[in-house]
Amino acid sequence: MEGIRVVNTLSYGLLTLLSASSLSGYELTQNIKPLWRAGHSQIYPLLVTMEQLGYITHERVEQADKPDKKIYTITGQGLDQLRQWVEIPAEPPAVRDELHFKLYSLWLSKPAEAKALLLKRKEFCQSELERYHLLLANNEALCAERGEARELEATTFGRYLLLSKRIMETETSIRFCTWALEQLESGAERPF
Amino acid sequence: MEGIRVVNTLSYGLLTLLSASSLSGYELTQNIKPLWRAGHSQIYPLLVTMEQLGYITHERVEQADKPDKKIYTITGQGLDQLRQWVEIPAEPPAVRDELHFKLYSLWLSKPAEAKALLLKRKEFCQSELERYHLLLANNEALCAERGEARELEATTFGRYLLLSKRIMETETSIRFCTWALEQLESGAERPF
DNA sequence: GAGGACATGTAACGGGTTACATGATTTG
DNA sequence: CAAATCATGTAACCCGTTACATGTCCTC
Repeated sequence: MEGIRVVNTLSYGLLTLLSASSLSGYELTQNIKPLWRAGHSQIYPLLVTMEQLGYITHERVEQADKPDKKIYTITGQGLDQLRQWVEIPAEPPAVRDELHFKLYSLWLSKPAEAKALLLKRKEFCQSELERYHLLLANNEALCAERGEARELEATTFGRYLLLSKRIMETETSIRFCTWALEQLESGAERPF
Repeated sequence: MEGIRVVNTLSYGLLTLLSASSLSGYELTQNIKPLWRAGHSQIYPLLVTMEQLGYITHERVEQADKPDKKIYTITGQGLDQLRQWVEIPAEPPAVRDELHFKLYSLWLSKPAEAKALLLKRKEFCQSELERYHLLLANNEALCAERGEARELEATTFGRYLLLSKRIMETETSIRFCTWALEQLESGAERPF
């Protein structure tokens, strides 16, 4: 029962981001988006708990142009926990996409509505793809900027792997939507 | 506030499966797996609620070779609800994959462990892919068996779309793992 | 001065996982 | 007779979403 897991998966996610650079709760909420869906109402209370456990510390930073913020920094203890966790095999992702049900019972809807459903998803994926490409470009700029520091290079590599994953996945979603839209009009080949 | 949503997403998922054929709670638990992650402890109580709402009915079926079961059937009211729901645009899927964090902080782990992490995921995806191909073959057999009935053809098409989606996605995951493993050994090209 | 981005929090509710609990039937 | 599959249910706890709540600072 007394597990390796200290708090929960999200807490390790926060440690992961903090292991690359110190960030505020607000910045964590923004930066975690491509990795994991989580709202600020989950993150702020979790940061308090993690600080009580000694995995992070915070420092209030006053800003002239914006409201004050709390910058969280990972501790040695937090880094140790994270190091142990990263080597444990990852759980398979939970399949949970509403579109699956809607595809399955697509025969119940009018052809125009079926088409709209797939187009909407395709457009969403296309905007996501753009965002990921921007993040990737940012990451490369950072990499070029201080290409000497060995550790920074390493975290840049992690971001590169992750963004590559998301880009490949999103491109596949777009390919699927395009193919499925074709299927709705003809009766044709399969994509594999 | 008085929404279109009657119970929750899972309940529409169950209606979706029941709109293709009547099934027991146990069978629903098995069949929903490629579409949505849900355990039997979510499904059994939900079926009771949905029956109270008049969307499904059940009939006890005695079996000689196996324990008795309750076969659930969708009602006209349930079909109406489902028809309304399928045309509402699908929510984007929630990104929630532990591997994202582990990739991001891969630099913290030993190279051998990093490799193991990706290999494990790759193997999982390969076994998933096999399962989907089997389901697809099953679906085609069903299709060939009674190729006359128009409605059955329609539900077969839905399953075909869905399985194609899962197959494309799983193949992409495998491609990613293969590519990432290569990256760990060299410093090379990106896959897009 | 209205709206938007930045910034941090709390509370209620519903969804989802794990564990507890039981029992029939078949196969090795 | 032990293990696996089929079959159905309940309960406790944790996780996640939505809504409530407040406030700064900048730009139009």
